[in-house]
Amino acid sequence: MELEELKNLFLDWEEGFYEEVLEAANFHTAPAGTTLLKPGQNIRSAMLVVSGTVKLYREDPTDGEFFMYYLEPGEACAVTLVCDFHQETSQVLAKAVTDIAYLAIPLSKVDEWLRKYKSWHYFVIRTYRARYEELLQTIHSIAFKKMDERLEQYLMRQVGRWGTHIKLTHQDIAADLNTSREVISRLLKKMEHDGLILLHRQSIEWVGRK
Amino acid sequence: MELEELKNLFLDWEEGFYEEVLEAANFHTAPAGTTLLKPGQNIRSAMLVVSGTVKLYREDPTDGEFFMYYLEPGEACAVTLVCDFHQETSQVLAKAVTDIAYLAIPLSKVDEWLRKYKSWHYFVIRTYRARYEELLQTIHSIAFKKMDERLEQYLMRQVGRWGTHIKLTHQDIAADLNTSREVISRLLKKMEHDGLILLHRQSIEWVGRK
DNA sequence: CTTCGCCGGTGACATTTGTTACAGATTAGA
DNA sequence: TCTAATCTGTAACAAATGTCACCGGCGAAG
Repeated sequence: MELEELKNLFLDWEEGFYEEVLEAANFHTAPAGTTLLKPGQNIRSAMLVVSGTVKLYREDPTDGEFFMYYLEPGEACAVTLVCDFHQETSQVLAKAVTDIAYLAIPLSKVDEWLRKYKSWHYFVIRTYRARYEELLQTIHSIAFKKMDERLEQYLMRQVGRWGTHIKLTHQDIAADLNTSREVISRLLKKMEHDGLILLHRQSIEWVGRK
Repeated sequence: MELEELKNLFLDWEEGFYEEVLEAANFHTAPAGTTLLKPGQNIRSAMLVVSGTVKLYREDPTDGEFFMYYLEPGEACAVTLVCDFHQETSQVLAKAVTDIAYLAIPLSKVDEWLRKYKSWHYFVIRTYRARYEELLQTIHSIAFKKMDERLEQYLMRQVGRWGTHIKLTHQDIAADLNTSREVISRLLKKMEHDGLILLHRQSIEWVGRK
């Protein structure tokens, strides 16, 4: 991985720190669909996303999985950043949505840098803060909103991320929102009637208010 | 506040750090029921609970409040710990359940100590980690579980915290779980039939499996 | 081309949860 | 003591969501 690339991705780190990161980190790539982190797995390194998109789920052995949020280039997985303290494992599932590239940082370095580099410290805290807020947001939706509103939010999130052409099957969406395909089909149909979207095979087109 | 008291509450901090904390922090007390943190409020100091219990809610202007978790003595509010970075406000409501005492740490100190004291640093990270996990747990319940299971979990949490005599009205519980009183009454009645609890006025007694 | 599997649409129905209405019991306070 | 407020129980009903059954369309693999 190139030094310049890293600098563009992670802004305002100290001089010299970038080099040290490249030195210590392992650069990895993985094809779309790869499972990057399994529930119960021991975490040995922190993950910084370089390119592509990663999807984070909460997993339940009996009830399937629940979509939490995406990780984009320049972001880090909060879960992997702090599992070192007590060698904890986490009930989280991470999957590559697209082909991805990432840096794996040994946990010893994560720790070392915390005290050595102020910018790294802030990066870690900011990561936690951001994920925390996203979880709060998620709780908010599930606790207060009905499925139709949640679906609309979900679609708008997709639009903001990938554009107005959403390439997802009803099945995919149902899995993310932890409901059944029929429910999603029903609600999508209603949204189509309301002129918010157009339904195509394997994809949905957003045409309503942006 | 006494030095010894502080040392018992927050273990393994550096020598001298305790004194500095006492120096910088403002000691406050508040009676049960006090609102400690309102949504949208600007946060000027971090809160360390010294005695009593604080309850954290997610608030929605239209749909009421949703119970997230408790803060106990020796714990800190993650929300207040990092609001400094961008002077953010948070959609969180904190209320004193019992009479409480707490230390308010100016945000400038929170920041300064992060680099100065390793133990403080870990304390902050651990706090975030813990709250993050609790939110995950909460999401899990709401997303996967039905109300009866959630209620049972909720009651068991209360039992673990306050003992088998739960002094809450159905109304209180309904508010925490963001549902209606009638639903809770119904489900509690069923749990009574199943021999899990005994219903009294203003309180519930846990008698089932611990 | 044909078959098979996934995708989407839809109706019927069960279950869960929310809402409304009301009644009796208990308690606090005037 | 009397009154008003709060707490609990319950029935009846409405709305949201989950489940089952089945259909036709499409595309990939043979």
